[in-house]
Amino acid sequence: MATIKDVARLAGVSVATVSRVINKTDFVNPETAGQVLKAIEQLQYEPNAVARGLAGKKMGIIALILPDILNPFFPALARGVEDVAHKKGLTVILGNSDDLGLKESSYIKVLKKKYVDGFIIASNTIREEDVEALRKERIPIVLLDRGLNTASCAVIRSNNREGAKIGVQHLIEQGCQRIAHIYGPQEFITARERLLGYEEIAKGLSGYSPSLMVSGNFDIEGGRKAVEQLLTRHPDVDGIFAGNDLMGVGALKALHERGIRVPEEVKVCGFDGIGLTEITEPELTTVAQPIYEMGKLAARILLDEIESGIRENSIIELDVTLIPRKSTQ
Amino acid sequence: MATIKDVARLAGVSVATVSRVINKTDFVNPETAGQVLKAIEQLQYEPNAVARGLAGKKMGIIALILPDILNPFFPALARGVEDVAHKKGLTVILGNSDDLGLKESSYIKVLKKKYVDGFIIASNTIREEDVEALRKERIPIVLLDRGLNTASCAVIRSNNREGAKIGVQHLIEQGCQRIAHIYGPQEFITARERLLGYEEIAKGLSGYSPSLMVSGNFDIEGGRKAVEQLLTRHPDVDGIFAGNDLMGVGALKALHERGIRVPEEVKVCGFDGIGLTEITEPELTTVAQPIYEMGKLAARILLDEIESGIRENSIIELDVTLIPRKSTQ
DNA sequence: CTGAAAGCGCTTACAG
DNA sequence: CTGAAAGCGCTTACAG
Repeated sequence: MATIKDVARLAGVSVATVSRVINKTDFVNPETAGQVLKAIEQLQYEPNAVARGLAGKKMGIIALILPDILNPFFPALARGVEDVAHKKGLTVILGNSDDLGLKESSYIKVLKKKYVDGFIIASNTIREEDVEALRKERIPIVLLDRGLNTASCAVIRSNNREGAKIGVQHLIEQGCQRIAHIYGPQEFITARERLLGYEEIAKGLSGYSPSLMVSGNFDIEGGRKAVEQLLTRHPDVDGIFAGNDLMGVGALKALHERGIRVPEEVKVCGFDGIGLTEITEPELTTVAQPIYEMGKLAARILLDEIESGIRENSIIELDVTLIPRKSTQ
Repeated sequence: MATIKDVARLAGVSVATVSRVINKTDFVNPETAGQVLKAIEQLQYEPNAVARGLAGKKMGIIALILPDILNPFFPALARGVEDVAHKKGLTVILGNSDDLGLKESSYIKVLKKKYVDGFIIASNTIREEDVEALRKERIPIVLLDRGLNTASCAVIRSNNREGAKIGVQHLIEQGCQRIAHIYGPQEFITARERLLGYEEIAKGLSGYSPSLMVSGNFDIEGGRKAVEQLLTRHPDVDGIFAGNDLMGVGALKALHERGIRVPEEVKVCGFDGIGLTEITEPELTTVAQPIYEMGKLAARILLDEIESGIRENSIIELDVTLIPRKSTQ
């Protein structure tokens, strides 16, 4: 492969000049520039990204750390990030943290050494200290779903509480009176917010009882178990608002197994809007987050910060959308 | 951040010596080594991966290029790759090619400039020329699903033809006589092989007809449309072998819409073994590939080649497993 | 067993 | 408008 030296030699200029025309970082006499361009063309020269990275401390890489790409919520997010990164000529490194603070920290450490341009972290367990450290080193970072009190970096999330209210409200409109909620792990801010939204609306219902709230661990199996538990406590439940789609799917399964018809006897609404909701029988009504868009937005904000060097501290809360389907009507 | 110079100074040795103890690349007097280690500890020194990359032409990065992480087949593959890479201290860059040869080539070009250690390419459209070029530059590469005649690099794939035979055989054992096949795009070797496997078995059936084979484009919508087409041609079909799970799901949907009961009237079997198959109603019987394992294996072989420098040309064909579920029994 | 020095391929003040 | 040179932070022959 040709190097910048080869180009310089062929064009009869210094490497500095070649660098200037490549990066458009300084004015170069148009004629000289022409020579250089011709030499580049002729040698099929492509700048070496690693040498560039070493000199400039940026490798043109975005680090995307998320809990688990196997969780069907994340592929769309990753795709969103990758699409905008790719358009800008950047590349993305993917790390699965399994929501383990330790693993996250270890990724951050490794990736800083690789001079990634910035981090996008979709995590419920990211440590404040890690974020602070990144900030201090002026490495751009945007967080997904996190960053409550600490507005020390850009945060993107959906309006989870509002979404929960919309979901519960929808169940009420469909005629439900005894509406249960399957909630996710309460150490996750998203799960907490959705539970709060549920409570806010459900509390006003005549059939309300705190024991209508059951924990479900954000996965299919958890949703299934939650429903079993729920049915022994409240056989008369007629609506279930699941804290995410996976638990909604689990709920559907449990109800089906017991021969309880959805939506006739019990209506079910999920949260997230992942693809799975379209293949259950009946299809699952859900409060959809704009997942792909969130990924794109995160990448855009990060790229802005990388380019401008201007710190971004805003918290952006995206709107969710109710997608009514067979499971509630 | 401390550099190798700082360590050298503090330990009272040259940078070469520090480099030697870090990389265990040469014998170093144990006492000297001790000093160095102490200095490293004291300064919390971590070698700069980019400088290392520039000097050694390897960034400790695996490039994983796949069609689309949104396709539920690929997250497990990616996770497998990432898990073994992470264990070895490597990091993985993810690229979505959308099965576009052009996009693949562009990724390869960009990533070569970033000195990735090797490529894992899960693609149906990868160009021979790209593979050859990589081989010539001695950049390790392992392919998934591809590499028929050209055994010029390691290839990992499932035994697709055998799998198809197993699936069809299963349908026969469950009492099906008129078994249809929904096939994927025939430019994909996997789709071709599965079709061949189907034919091999189905041809022997008394109710066999070539018009029982319908094209389905490897997605849900394609599967659905294929079934509609199929039912007008062959209302008496009693078994459907779908070329992948997504089309199997589509088939289930189409049958459900028409009020045709599965498995009573028609039995359906998919291929791949993705998670979706467990949430349909009824759950979908499928011929499962060991997807996660394929990812791990691909990464292991690639890492071996990276470490040893020894070219790997073997074609590894993994066994598939029938997972019988409600949709066929 | 260890050091001095060149090299990896760029970028970027500093001069002119 | 352009060049010489230092610097980014390592690795690796080459000597000794």
